[in-house]
Amino acid sequence: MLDPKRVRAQTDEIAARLAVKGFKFDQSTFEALEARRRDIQVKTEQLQSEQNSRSKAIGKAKAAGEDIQPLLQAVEDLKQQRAAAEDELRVLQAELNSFLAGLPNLPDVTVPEGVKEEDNVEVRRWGNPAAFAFEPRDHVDLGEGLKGLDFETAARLAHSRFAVIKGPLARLHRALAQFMLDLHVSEHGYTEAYVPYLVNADALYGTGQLPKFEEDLFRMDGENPLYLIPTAEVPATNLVSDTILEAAELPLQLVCHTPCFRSEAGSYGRDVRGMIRQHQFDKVELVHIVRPEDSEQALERLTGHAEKVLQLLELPYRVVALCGGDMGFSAAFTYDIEVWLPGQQAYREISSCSNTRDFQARRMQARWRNPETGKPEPVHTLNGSGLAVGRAMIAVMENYQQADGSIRVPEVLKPYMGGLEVIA
RNA sequence: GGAGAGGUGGGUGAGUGGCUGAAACCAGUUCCCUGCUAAGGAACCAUACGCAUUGCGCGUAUCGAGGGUUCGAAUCCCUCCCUCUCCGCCA
Repeated sequence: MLDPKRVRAQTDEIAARLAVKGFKFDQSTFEALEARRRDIQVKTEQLQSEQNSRSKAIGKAKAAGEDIQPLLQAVEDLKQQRAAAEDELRVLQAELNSFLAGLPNLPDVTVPEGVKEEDNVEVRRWGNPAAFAFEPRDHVDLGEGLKGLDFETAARLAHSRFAVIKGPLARLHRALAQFMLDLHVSEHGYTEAYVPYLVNADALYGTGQLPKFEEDLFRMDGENPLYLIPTAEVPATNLVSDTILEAAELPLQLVCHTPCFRSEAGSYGRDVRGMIRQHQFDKVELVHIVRPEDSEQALERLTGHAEKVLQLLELPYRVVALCGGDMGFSAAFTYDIEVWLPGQQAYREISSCSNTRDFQARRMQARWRNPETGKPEPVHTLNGSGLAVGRAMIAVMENYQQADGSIRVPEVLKPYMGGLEVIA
């Protein structure tokens, strides 16, 4: 949520900034709504005030033993006016609220302009794609050859876009998650958290998935429905919702390993082969809760933590700054980390690290007490994958493959694989 | 699943229809006194929103959530959510 006061005071600037994200801010609708809201609110509060004082007068008169009948009659009409004004105000505020809740976060001034993936700006590269003496296979061929990846069975059990992983590959998958968790906890100072995989609508509103992106989620039936988390960002960030943190408690660095569930509505036909894009995948998620002045630097650190995983796995990658049109709803600035996939001869997203500034904090009422003002103010929240486990496994398979279809185990994963050197 | 108890400000905890946005205590902040690994005294100390704005300010809402009764609700009624205790079941 953008600061409503700011939207009001700097409407032109807000509209211009949102345009960078390809969002058309309906200025005239907003201004009309806002003008009406102001009128009705003032009117309503006057009526409330009037009735409050009359009610107090009635109380006093009654205590003094006076006849209150005339006073009761005089307030009758006022009561109805007040109720009508309150109803009108409630409707207007709901409208205004949903208007504001539908506005994406402002992109930072440094966000590259552009509308699609090709407009993203490469920031740096690490490592060199290996030259293979043979035609490198993709993870599907490799996995099926090793009898470790099975998409047909998964489709029989569930649906398309699911996978069954078996044997040493399943262990590799687990090893990757464990390795990432250990790295972030032991070397990067994160607090590990185990969190619910089902969350309510409030939590999803807080991080920005609702109300606009419900079709991307799996919802459980019920009067107060729960949703499967699309990312641990949702429960992990909401750990501080409706909370006022002391300055000394910040920064918080949280790491969660969870499955993630996405309906992938609207991505029919994209990445249908293999386990690049699944309805269910595991991810190790990094979340920072920081003081506002620290968030810019925190994004660099968080991104570095995710990169460290790839460096230790010796997987070539590049970091890109997302252009306005490619950025998410809640983000003010996003780095994507793309790992090299020999099977596709392309860099593919394996992590997305965003600074949402106070956008999520405002929605979820996550605040800290600023010692300088003594007042509760929104914290800044950041999140990033560190990393997507399924895609990391794909990257290991494809980059560590050998001519015979076997896969070498990366050095850092050997302890997690019981010393296994090669998956064959 | 069955039975019961309860949800009030950072914490403990009063408050069953009328200056109660809320006593008291603890924690916290500032000041005074005192001079010594301490104690005592005073003041301040919820959040959001609106209007006004040089400054002091004024108003509205909020006592788990939502409805209802009433001139007036933390207080009465209804629904829901959550927590705790006992029993059952269960990993």
